[in-house]
Amino acid sequence: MAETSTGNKFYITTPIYYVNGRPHVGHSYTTIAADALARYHRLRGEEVFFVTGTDEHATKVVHAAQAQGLDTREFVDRMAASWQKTWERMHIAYDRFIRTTEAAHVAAVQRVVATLLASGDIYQDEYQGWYCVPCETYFRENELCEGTCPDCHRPVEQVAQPAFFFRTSAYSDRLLAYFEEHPEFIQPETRRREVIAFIEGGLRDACISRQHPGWGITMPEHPEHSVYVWFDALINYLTAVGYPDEQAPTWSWWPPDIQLMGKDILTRFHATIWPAMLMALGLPLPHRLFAHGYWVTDSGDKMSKSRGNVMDPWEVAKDLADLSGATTAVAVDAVRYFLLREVTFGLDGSFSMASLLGRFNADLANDLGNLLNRTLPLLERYREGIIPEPGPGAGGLREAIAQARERVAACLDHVDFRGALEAIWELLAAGNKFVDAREPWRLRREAKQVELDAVLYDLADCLRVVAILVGPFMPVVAEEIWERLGLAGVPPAWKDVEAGRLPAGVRVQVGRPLFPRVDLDRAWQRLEAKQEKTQKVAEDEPKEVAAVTVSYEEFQRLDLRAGKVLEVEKAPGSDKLYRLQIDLGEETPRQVVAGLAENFAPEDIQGKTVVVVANLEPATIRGIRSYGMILAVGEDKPLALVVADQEVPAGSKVR
RNA sequence: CGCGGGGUGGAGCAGUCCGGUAGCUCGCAAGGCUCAUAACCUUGAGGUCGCGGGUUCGAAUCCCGCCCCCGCUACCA
Repeated sequence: MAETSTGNKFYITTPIYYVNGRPHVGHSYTTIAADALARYHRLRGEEVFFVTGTDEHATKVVHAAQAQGLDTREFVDRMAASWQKTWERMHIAYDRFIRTTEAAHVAAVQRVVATLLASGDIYQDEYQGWYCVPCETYFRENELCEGTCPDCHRPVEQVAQPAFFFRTSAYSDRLLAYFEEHPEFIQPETRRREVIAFIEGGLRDACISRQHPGWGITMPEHPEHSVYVWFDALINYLTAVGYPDEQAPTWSWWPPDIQLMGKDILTRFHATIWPAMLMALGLPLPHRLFAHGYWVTDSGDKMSKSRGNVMDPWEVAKDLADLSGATTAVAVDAVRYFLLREVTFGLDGSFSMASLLGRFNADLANDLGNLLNRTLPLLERYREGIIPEPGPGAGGLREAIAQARERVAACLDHVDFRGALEAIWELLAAGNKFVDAREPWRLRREAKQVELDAVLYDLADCLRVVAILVGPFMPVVAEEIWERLGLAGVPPAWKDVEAGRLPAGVRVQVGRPLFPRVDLDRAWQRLEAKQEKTQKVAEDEPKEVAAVTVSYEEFQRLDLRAGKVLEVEKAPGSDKLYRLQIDLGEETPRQVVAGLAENFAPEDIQGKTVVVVANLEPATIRGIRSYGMILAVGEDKPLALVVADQEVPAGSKVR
């Protein structure tokens, strides 16, 4: 039987992920870390509630659905299912998958808003500033990027409209006092200091409504407004345990014992607005917020979609399985191991196939796999695969096992996955040393049967402990080792992390190596060949086409026209912007603002016949009205202008 | 004076808060063993801890100044 519950409960969350995106290393990292912690606490016999889910509101979701020709509802259903599929593949055992479009969540959000409206923590005012329609985000003047949305670089609108605000500013002092009293609340320590500095710099009240509802939760009593997605999203942690029904059996989980997230969403959201919201609601705060770091590529670049260098852990695992010959499930566990072992949780780390393969060979194949694969055949050959009685002299690894147990527990209590894994690997090293020191083959030759029994028993016993300890990180691997030791059907439990608890008489199975060593030279050849192939495919068909297609009708909605550039002048107060006057065959030239100044001299543009998006929504950029957009070529900087290669009348249609 | 992170043997990192012989993994070299996936075990080579100054009996660790790299803009955790 599993260890009796200590009566402790453990509520752990990840952020809910935005449905539009596809999962990559970052999301997986948070979720795998949460899963490992959840599994560890279950192993300790605690009642665990592990929640993850999807964030499904915002107008951008509607657009994404349209782009795929789907009903929004159908689109989010599909995307949520795809996230669930990913977690299944990555061996994530969550207890609750929450979606923000669930009726329960909508009700919870409306209850929060109504409560805070009544208490005055949410108030109506007028919002003045810049607004990016597609992003549904407000910006201050100094946040704009060349007068455009800093996120999507599309034009922003100046707006002054009624909106609802959450009185974050009123909570600055209480938040700071709380952080003071609860130094463990925000981790790691550097992040905590960052948050404190951020709050001491002054909090603004957060605008938590949007006027064009689209796809979102309606503000109670103000149906013309919807709740801003971030405010909506944070509440999921409450919804998941039954809020607002405080009689619900699940409500006893509240508050979370730990909430994991990437460092980018700690400061502004999870460590300020979120605790302030809870204070306003009069609810206990989570015990700990833990922000982890970013994964960068081995060349030091941050992984991002726009750079096209993101790693999908599932794809990585499949590659690893392919290169090594391990099963895909084992390869998934290896990726989990890598992510939690390679880098101290909380710091940034670099992800590369080279370091993954390095760890796979050095740690998994050579240390863990090898110990398993030298122990089992010894048992098979010398003892017909039956675990012998320990007998006198057994217990040679008792110390090492006890040490590993204490260190794993201590490290995981501090969310130090790396330290915990290092401790387990020290036990493995002790096991490998033990074989060399005790030389079972020599004992066999010299017919020292009792001593041989003791050594073989200790080795198998050590592996049994390793299987338990490694389970939170590599659940499939742990189960496989468990079964090979003949323990199928026996539930692993923390109390069995102790020397001498392996039952004698069970039958082991040798089996194929779990982690077949990767031949690095061959691996590189194959990876390079694969890369060339994908590059070729990418050249054959522009990559964006595969992702999102637009219908012909949608294309036709763009009014593209040829226009002759009459004037070019630097926009005052800007390094990057030109103000252009363009003849589109209309009564007066069009004024267009374009970010070309860093890469083109005025004379490069003057007199050219360029392509203009003539029906682009007008925008004011750095105080200058812009009535169109010029097409240019270039990933992030304009490298070349799109021009007509023949003389054409100004205003000619481009099609 | 924008903010933050970092500069430690060939590579990647720990140690820096609470000064006291510089540590880990990988790689490299030699040896051992033969149960094992050329894996495992032992030993070794390799560092004036970015630069300069200061405090101290003693500094990678504290103080001052300087240099260099990287984020903070990329709808991404």
